[in-house]
Amino acid sequence: MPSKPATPITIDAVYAAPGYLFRRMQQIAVSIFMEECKAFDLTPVQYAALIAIHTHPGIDATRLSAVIAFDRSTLGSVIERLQAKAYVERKPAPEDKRIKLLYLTKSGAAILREIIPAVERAQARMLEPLKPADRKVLMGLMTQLVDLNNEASRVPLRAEDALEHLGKGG
Amino acid sequence: MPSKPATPITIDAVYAAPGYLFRRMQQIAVSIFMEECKAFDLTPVQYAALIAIHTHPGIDATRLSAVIAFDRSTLGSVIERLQAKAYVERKPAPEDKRIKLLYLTKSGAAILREIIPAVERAQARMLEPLKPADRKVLMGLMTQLVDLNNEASRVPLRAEDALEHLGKGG
DNA sequence: TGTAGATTGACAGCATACTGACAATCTTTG
DNA sequence: CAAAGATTGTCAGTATGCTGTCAATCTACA
Repeated sequence: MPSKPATPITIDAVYAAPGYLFRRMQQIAVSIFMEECKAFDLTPVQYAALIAIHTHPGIDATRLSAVIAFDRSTLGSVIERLQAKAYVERKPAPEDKRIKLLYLTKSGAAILREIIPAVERAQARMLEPLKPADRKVLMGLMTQLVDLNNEASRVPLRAEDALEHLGKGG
Repeated sequence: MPSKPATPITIDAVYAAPGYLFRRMQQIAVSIFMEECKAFDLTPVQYAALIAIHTHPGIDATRLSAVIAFDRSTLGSVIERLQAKAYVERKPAPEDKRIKLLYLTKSGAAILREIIPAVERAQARMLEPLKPADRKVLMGLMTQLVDLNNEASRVPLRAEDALEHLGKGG
């Protein structure tokens, strides 16, 4: 009497696997975001970076990567592109020659204000096929799961506590 | 009396957004997969491709991309890497000179058998932090959502019906 | 003080993902 | 049969994401 039936090597097993569903949903989410925001030429990641810099002006790249759970290596090129679009400025930190501080430019702050409605539409569209009650349940479980699995990724989210030494914490 | 409060431009709004949660969870899922399967040097995507080829021997690249909802452009390099590892063979189709048919090699079939337990462990670990009942609810909602949003991505999933003309369908 | 260790940003290299284009080839239709 | 149109695989280009390395710099400790 086998306690676990052997998984058949079938594509249907893949369709039901959590990893597959998460990958697929991410794909769909990015696609919807890009569609709603195509007038702004901003990717989801660039948007998150702008928001984070807006929330924490003068943050450095390493801390930014912790705040949006984003790989430090990749973040360099993301910032470069935001800089090329003149949405972000980098200033050397006076007390630490290694660090470059990040600030939104005026057009960076402006595009952030303008893109918000499109982002809202995108976020709403992702969940639209579900009944309102189910949307809440799904978001609740996803929030839990992401939080409880935080340490499993290379770049765990370190939201506020990563910024304490900046002296901005409320 | 405003019907919708304006969303504040804050990083906390990002943390609660579906798009962010899906991206984050995907990151975590890949990380867990790679950790459990590091002995096998296979990525999640390469694994899915192997399974699909196993299920549909003699499939071509375009149909494969439909079966795993995977971009056709990207798939080329994925297959190349699987070929380099000698897990996959490509044979020209006799009746259509454009098409190259895909088959698993013996070592491809072998690694598939061997990696299954590691993949199962990975899939289980992704949901482990949740209570068993919640896991079912989450998977149910994700399955629904991915299915109902199928057309929203560039490469909608076309599982079996994409393969009818191959004469393998049940 | 001096140096070992940590941090920061940059880079090289690999692997998804997407857009758009292209030649070769097949199919449809006049 | 010939031309128009569709399909297939491939490529160039851009943008995440990851591992690992490195020099410059800062910190902590002997």
